[in-house]
Amino acid sequence: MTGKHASRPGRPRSDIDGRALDVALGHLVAHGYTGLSVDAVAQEAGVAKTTLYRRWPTKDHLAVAVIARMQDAVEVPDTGDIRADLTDYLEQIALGLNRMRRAGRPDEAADDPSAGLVAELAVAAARHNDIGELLRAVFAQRNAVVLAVLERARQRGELRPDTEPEVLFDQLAGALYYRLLVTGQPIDRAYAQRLVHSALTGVLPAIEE
Amino acid sequence: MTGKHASRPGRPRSDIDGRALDVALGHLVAHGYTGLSVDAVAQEAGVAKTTLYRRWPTKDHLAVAVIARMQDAVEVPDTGDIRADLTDYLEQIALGLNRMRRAGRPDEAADDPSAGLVAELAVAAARHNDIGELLRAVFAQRNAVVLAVLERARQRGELRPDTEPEVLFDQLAGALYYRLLVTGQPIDRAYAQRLVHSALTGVLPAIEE
Amino acid sequence: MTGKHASRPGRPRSDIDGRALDVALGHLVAHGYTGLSVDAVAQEAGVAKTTLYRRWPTKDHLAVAVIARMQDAVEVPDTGDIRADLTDYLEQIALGLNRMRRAGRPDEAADDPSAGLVAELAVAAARHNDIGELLRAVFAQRNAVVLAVLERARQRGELRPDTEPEVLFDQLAGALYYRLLVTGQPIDRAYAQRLVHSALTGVLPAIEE
Amino acid sequence: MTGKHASRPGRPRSDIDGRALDVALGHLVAHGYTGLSVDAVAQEAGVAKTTLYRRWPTKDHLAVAVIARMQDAVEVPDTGDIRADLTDYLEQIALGLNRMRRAGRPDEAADDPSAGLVAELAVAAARHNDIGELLRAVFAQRNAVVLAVLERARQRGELRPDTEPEVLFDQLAGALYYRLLVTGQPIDRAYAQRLVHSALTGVLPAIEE
DNA sequence: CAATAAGCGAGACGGTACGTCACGTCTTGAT
DNA sequence: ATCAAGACGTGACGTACCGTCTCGCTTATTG
Repeated sequence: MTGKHASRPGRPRSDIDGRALDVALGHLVAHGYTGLSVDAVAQEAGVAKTTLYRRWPTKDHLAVAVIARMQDAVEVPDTGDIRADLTDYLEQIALGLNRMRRAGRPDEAADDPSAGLVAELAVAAARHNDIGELLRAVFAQRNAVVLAVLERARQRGELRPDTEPEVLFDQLAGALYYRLLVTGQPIDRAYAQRLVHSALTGVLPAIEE
Repeated sequence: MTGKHASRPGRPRSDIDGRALDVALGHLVAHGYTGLSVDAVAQEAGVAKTTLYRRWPTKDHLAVAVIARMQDAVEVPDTGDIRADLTDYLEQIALGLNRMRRAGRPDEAADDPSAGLVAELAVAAARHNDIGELLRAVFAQRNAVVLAVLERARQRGELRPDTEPEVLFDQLAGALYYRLLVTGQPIDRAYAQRLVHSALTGVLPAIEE
Repeated sequence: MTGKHASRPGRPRSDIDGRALDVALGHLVAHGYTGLSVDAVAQEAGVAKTTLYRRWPTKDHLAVAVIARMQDAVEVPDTGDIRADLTDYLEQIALGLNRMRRAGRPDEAADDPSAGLVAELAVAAARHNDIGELLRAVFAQRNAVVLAVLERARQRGELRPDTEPEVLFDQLAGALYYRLLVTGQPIDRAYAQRLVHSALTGVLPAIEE
Repeated sequence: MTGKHASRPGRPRSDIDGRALDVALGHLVAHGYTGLSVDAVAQEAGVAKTTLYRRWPTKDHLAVAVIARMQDAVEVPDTGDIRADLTDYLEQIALGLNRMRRAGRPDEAADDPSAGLVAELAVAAARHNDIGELLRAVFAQRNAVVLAVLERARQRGELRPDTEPEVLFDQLAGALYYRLLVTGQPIDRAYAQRLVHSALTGVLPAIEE
């Protein structure tokens, strides 16, 4: 019982994933989701299509894998200053989104404000239950950290006791996605600041009481 | 004032749009975006494929037309009670989104929380510039009314003078889309209320000043 | 009873044929038979498609009309020297065929030895009985003159009494078409001479008797 | 001498050609060239359209393949009696041509003297250079045998020394094609005999010298 | 001179087929 | 058991062109 897992019979899988995902990524950013063809990836990566399908049962799965790998760990700052922390965090997310926004757009449409890849991801999630579950799990995990930060801020009195961290975060993240997918307006640090300010402060007159 | 439009030469267009869009809508809700085939629509609507392509240069365009027609006029309440008005409005939007959420899901996935159609729309917008522009225009127009309502509320003192209506609205609408497309959580009246409350009131402790 | 035919009621046909045929001819020589589109001809000639179809019930009919008009009267020489006369006549035919051989070939295929138009004509004749009859009538009429010349030559002793003019002419004309359509070899005056020589003289040894 | 061909990698081609060509042949003779639809062939042969296009890049290519296969080996008799040999050979060719003459004609036009298929072949040759080359090669090869026979006849004195075999053969084969494609007259054994007689003997009076 | 009949331009429509693309499955032989 | 190679089925897409139709307008002949 030396090894971790009993070595199964037959030839072991070669280390192909890396090469394939690299090539796929290239196609994805160069020609967008539609322009990502499994045949092309196979040929360019010097890999048999069969092999690709053995690992990713679907083009969608492959694409998701590519993007998942692309998702570098976003650090959640927790300095005690909730306003600054949120702003920083949102800016990081915005950076990632903006990167995908530019993918697959022809040069002439370089300023195209839409965001194909993110939407394709949602589509893939809708097409395959497993992808949906996977993505939701990923997001849940990622968000859990932020929600914890918010919760701590609430407990130490930085946020009102009746604050619902989840709703608050929906407002913040949602605004980013809304701009990305629907209105197409820019999402940058300046916007993140305004957003955080509005969400934290609220918009009711101070003369409330 | 002889007439609004001089009758143009050539055979007038027959009233095909309605029938075609009806059929297309049926397919969309029954089998989802992928299951919408131009050939099938043509055949079922008793229309030549050529004719369809004469009006909608692409399957994407057809689908957008279907959904655009589906978008019944959402009324924007303006009673003077901004909290109630916003809640009502958001609920209406949520209703529309939920309707699309159920479209094209196989029965086994009836409870699938994802929302293919909306995402497909975003994808279509990313694929064809004209669709993107169209959609953004539609949304801009629809939102303009709400923004006006918010602006009035601000001017009559219901909202703080430094309120940015646009940001505020991003938070509200964005949250809905975020739940629909990303987290898959439900969007109903109860959520709309919590959302409006959080956004209006903010989350900072009242003892602030 | 003044005119040849009682003038019919309704607007008389305008003089469109010329323009239409001109345009069609242009397309035919420029892009070949397939490249001849009725829509294009209509538009370019500033004529309604309906009008075209009123005169030529089919694209085939139109094309035949074009080529028929192209067929300038070939004169049949009858000097008494049957060998020279035949050679001259064949050369004229060869000229016409060569002209059609070049039609619709892209430049790179300028030396393409095939002859689309002539074949298309035969195809059209096969598709529509009326075209077939028309073409055969035209050819019959044209050939009648040559056959008469041959017959006269036979009667005045220039050809053997048992000569069958029709068979003889088949050999001559047939050879040209065979080269044009099948082998693709050139047809020029030199060939016409060799051909006539062979057909007239025969190939059996003179020591025959 | 390990083997004629190293077994190439990949799934070997299934034996589809036969079935496809059979079906295509059926359509061709039943409904003519226009009535030959790739979709129909695919469906009837139980073959994917894609697969057909993988082998025959064009409907034209498919049709040519059908006819090429149909071209059963024509034997060239070489008994030493050039007159009889030629007659027999021409009759064989005539048989093949007559078979194609009947293809694709509606019953009412059963006696239609035209010959669509042959012409379509010529058209296909004009449309695609590769088909043209192929066909010319086929014909060249087939004719080479006859030309050799003629040459031998010349050398052994059955034909005059100055005989040009090629020109002679043009006259014979050409006459058949001419009748088939242009005049529409019958081509049978009787005609072959008259043809050969005329071509061999010539038509000049014997009193020539 | 009005009624009628046909010609015409413009363009929408139905229909049929073509050729293409990409996905995902399969069948080989070789490692 | 995996891999490379590549053929195959499937389904749809978008295109092209033909020939028919439906308008409104124009130009002739006829009563």
